[in-house]
Amino acid sequence: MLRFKNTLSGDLEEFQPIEEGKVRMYVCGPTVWDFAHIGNFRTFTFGDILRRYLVHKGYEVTYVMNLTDVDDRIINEAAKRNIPIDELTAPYIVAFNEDMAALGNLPADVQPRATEHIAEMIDIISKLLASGKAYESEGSIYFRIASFPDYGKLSKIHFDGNIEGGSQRVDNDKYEKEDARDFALWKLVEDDDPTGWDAPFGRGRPGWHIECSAMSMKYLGETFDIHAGGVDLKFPHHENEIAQSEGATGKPFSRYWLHGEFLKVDNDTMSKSLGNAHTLREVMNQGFSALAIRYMLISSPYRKQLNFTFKGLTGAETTVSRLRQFRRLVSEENGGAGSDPEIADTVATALKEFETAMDDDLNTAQGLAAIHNLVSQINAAMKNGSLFDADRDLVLGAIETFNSVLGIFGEPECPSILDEEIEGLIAERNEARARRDFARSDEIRAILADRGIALEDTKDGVRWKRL
RNA sequence: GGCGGCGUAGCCAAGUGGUAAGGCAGAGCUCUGCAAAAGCUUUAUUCAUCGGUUCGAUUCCGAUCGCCGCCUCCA
Repeated sequence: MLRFKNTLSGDLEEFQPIEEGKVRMYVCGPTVWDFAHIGNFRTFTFGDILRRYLVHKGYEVTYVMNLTDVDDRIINEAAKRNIPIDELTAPYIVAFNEDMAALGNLPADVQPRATEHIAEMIDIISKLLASGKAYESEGSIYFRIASFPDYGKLSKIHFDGNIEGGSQRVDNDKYEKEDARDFALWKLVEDDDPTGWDAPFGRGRPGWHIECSAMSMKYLGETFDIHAGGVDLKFPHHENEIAQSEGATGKPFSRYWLHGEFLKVDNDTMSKSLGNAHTLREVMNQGFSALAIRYMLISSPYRKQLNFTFKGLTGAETTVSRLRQFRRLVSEENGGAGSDPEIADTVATALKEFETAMDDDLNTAQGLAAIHNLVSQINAAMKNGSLFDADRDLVLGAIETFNSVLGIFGEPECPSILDEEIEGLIAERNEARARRDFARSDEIRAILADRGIALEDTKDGVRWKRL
């Protein structure tokens, strides 16, 4: 029984899709301007794992992740360079998708872009205007929060009519609003401004929040199952999405809201000014594998802040390679016919523990512990003798299950065939060892190491692996 | 100022009203020509501090200290 901590209710709730067997989910994607940093990817990776787990549970999932490309910075920069927005954002979209693929995140079913959904945004704004839930002021259009009594239900921010009571709350808006809480749906630009879009209510640019309402409802329906994103989006972005969407349709927007926590770096704030907001690319350029980064990002549940350290990442690298080695060792087992009920039991227990952990609001930390326990027990079993074929297949099946959800074993290694020269060197080394010529033996091992082939002498002969 | 979260071994990190998962690093051992790999064993009488509730708290309550986030563009 899958349960989520639903931000909306604040409770751990059993997941019930609107439509039997189907899940429609939306994850707030990146602003395609500059490279996303590693903290961004934690949210996206958990979005991917949520989707994979739902598929594992047998749901048919529609997964939408938007690309924000109408941000003011983007529009202004494109105008400054006098190039179309698409030309400015294209390299970043490519980079983002490359990063996601490198991390093992499966592509979204739909990856809509804000610039391609201006008409849908205009449509929602028109509805809100027609029903009096939005109003025009000095040419711009604002959402009338007074028309939406539930405002604040997601972020639990309660406005008591004194929004400016806080020391930091400053109304920077240069336009006239009826209420400080009201937010822009459409921002007026001059009639001849090339950076705007024409709308029945005047030429302008969409407000920040309207794009997600337009795109999510277009692809998933007016009410859908899951809406996820980083915690920073909870307020005001998601709060405003709810207000404008439910205001326009009169129907509930998303059933479940999941918010991914941020990263800390060395227990400090991650920020550009501190220089520790590493992009995925930077970290990978330091020689860390995407798989290890993925492992590290999910080593703590999504709802908890994770302290990112390079020391920890180095450890993740070791862990991930041990997992890969484990899969390889198991797949090479050849125990023949028969079965050991204890192995079957061990595997069943691990699968059950994994499922229980993931059912508990995607507790990946505990899910990983279940995997490690299986690894230890099967390693011990292999040490004491080989696995029967049937048992080996059970273990491989479990690995496949874990990997289909978490993706931390990576792609299976190709059963690559060594070229003859390498085979020859290994044979020569075996001969050298047989006559106890260890100088030559070590020399050959060094030669192969240079070529990225590591040799391991085992009781059953020489085993090699690529470094 | 308002709201929320966190503080668990050298590091990362789960978790629970009944006596601390898992990973990394470290140590010893097995194996080995040496390595590597793998395995076994080992590493928190203790969960920020101080009070309270309780038969019993790391787990609940209160206070204190420290850290992080949101309230403003931001995943």
